[in-house]
Amino acid sequence: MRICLFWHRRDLRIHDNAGLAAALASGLPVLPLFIYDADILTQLPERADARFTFIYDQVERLAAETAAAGGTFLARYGRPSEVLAQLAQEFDLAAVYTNEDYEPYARQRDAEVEALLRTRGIAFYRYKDQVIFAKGEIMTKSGTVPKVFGAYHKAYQGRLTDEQLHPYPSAVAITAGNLARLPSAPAGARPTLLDLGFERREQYVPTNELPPADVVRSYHRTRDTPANTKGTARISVQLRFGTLSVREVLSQARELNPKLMAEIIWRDFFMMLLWHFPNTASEAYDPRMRDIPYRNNEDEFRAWCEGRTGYPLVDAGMRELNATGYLPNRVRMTVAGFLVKHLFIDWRWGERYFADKLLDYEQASNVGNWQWMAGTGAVAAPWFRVYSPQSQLAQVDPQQEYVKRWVPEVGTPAYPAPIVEHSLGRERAVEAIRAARMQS
DNA sequence: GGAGGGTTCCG
DNA sequence: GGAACCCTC
Repeated sequence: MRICLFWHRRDLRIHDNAGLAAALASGLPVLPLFIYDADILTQLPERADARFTFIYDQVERLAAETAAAGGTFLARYGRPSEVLAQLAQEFDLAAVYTNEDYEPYARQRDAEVEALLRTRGIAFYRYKDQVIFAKGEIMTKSGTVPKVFGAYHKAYQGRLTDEQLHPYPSAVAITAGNLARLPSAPAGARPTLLDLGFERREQYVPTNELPPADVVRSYHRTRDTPANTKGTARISVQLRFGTLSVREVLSQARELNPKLMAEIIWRDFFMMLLWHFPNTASEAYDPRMRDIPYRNNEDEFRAWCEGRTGYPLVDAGMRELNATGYLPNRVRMTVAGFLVKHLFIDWRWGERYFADKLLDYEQASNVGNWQWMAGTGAVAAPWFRVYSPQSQLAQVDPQQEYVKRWVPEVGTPAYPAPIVEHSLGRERAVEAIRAARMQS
């Protein structure tokens, strides 16, 4: 039987899924697929990995929904191009459908897959799904890549239509009529978490529903009060893995809160920048900032990682991150600014640490925001601007409710003295960056 | 080519 | 107000 594959990657949902809707409308029976990517999984340091547990659970949920509709969901382990080569032997494949991904690794992976499928005469169709505007769709009036958010944001709003936010045809629901059904074993068998070499670890389990309206309305207030754990939107993990679609999230934000809407537009903006400048995943966008003589002191880096800097808001944030895989907006800025300015450590060290720890880690947004904070990016805070961890604390946690939750020994002799004095750290970084910029 | 402006600031 | 530069039009 001639069939097509739909390959889920960071779109772990059935509803409002551009590529899946196209596959279902193709007229061929659709076999949905997830590949546990060996290239990625072998790099994970821990067997008990909360992010992987989340992904695994979502894949199993998709499999259950597919089975309930009368079809089979395929899950395989391996290098994607090798898994697809194998599937091309097992099945009579007309096409592989998927949604486009803009990260450097994903682009290379997909180019490899495309080349492989071409040699076998199998079509490879990629759809825009994880953003509203991709790649070169929004440019400046002179045709250059936008590097100022305000201008991008304005053009984006001007281009946004209701149609773009409509879900992909829910009329093409999955049914036994458009799905492929396999005998349950061996082809249809899925690896378990243990088969894949992992143990369960649940840190934070998000719902797959949009947040309540009142929560969205107060987004811009709750994001500045890290002590609040209830009543925050918490949609970052869902956007990262596509258990919610960006269209439904943006539709809701457009109606209820322009500040949240702007954050979703930042996400498109950073994915657009990473697509145009893939090198910025691993080096400063600004060439003058590539040879900054960072201090890169490993003991201080470890103190930052473990929340032992002597700055309560920094330490509370890092301890929350280590314990839960989450960090509130405002505290992300504080810990990041402290690493790149006060400790004067290469932003890539911090970016790497966030990649290991954040459940909602998303490369484009993280690289973009770290470079913004370090003053190295296409879009960057003024390089001489240094956030003060004390005044941030006074602004966002004046009663020290958040700080005491994560750093109970704060204010006692057990709590360490500041690892670096604020004005010393500030001047040290500003002077070093100034010197480096003057030379080039 | 000049003017205006720039995610969330600090002291 | 400072310190200060590049993007955009």
